[in-house]
Amino acid sequence: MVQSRDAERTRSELIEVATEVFSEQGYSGARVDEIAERTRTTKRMIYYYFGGKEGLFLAVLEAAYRRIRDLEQNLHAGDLEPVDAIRRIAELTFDHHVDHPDFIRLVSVENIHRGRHMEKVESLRELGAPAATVLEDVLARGRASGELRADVDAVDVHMMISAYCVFQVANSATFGFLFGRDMLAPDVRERNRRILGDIVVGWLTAH
Amino acid sequence: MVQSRDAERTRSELIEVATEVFSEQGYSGARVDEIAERTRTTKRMIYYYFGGKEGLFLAVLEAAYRRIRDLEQNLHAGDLEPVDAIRRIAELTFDHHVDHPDFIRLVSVENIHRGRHMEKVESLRELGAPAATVLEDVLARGRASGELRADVDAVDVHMMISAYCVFQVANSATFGFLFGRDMLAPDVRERNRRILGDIVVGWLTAH
DNA sequence: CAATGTATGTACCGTTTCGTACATTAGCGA
DNA sequence: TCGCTAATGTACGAAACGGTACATACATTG
Repeated sequence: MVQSRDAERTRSELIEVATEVFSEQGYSGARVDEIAERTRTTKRMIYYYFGGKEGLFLAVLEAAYRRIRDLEQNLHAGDLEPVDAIRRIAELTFDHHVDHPDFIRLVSVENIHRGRHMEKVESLRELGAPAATVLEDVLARGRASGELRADVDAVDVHMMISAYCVFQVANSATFGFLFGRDMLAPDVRERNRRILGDIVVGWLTAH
Repeated sequence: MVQSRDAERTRSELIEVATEVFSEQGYSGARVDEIAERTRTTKRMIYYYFGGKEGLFLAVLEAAYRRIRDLEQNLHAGDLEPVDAIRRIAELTFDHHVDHPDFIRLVSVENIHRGRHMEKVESLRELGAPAATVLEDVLARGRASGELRADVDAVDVHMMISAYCVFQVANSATFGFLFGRDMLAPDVRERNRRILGDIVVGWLTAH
């Protein structure tokens, strides 16, 4: 293979392809040879840059979470009324999840392994904070005005939203099989998006 | 090993242990040798009874879903008022999920593989029906009395409840790591159980 | 333009892992 | 009790798989 050298491109291409393969096959199911074959480089580079299969997976996890965090920080719902802000956060989170199925599936894989890998990645600590603080602000304003209930915190709300959104992607195969509803179909997706907004608003405004 | 022969016990012990191992390690991560070692029989029996690793996984899936369905049919919330019935269904589903983490993790594993295995198990078709019909009944009564909103169906409600419950178990590792909240701790669990009820009731009664 | 370290390619090794051939034993019916 | 079949155990093979030794080419710098 006659091609100019580009360390950064080799690295990022490996991570990109590995993200796909790990999210398609799981950690153990992913094959180092397959990942290498799908890139324009060779297996050797995986060991050169990442030390091995696990190191590559760690790098994949880190890259995925970093992308997520960057997007989360662009939520800025500070200029909306609390109720509208809540709905908007829910809907953006929803879009975000269904637009990044690889990431969600990666999280599933990591959970199968009980988070054993992510514990090793220092940069992933305290990554949850941003998402929580945005919600905390909105909840505080809503409580002050009496529009939102006071007996739940930001983590409660975030968990609920995450649960609904993650489910759309992570469990579409089994749920679709059992209930004959394809959650990836555009119309269903649009409907579920609105439903999520209704759920969160209905929940938080009921008191 | 000098022990009396018992085909049924061998079979069921293999399925029991395989359920654990597959849910702990995923499909590819599970080792047939490890499964065999954890039982009182040998690897040979996996091939004798199930034909191979995949056949064993299929049997595990089938057994797990059958157990679930049996439990679901004992919901009988027919004698409660619609709003109370909804809350009760949500709470029982919640208990059910957190009490059977192996099953939930197995479902995650199967979703990683896009439901490829469960499609091969004939007996898993039309297994979603029971859960849906119970909800349909309650929703119909609630709509008639005007207590419950009319723009959602049983599958919508079931999806929401499932999403929240599955998340408790399937994503506890990553969520706990990122937000420092251990969803398996008894007090958190009890709190989330109540919150789920609030969410569903708040949602369905808001209109 | 030489020299040096980074980056890459090739071929191979040792182990793991699924699967199987073959032997053997327990129990049931005749 | 004898034989036959279902059930079980043992040992091993072939391929897959993660990883590495070694050779080499590129590019940057002095």
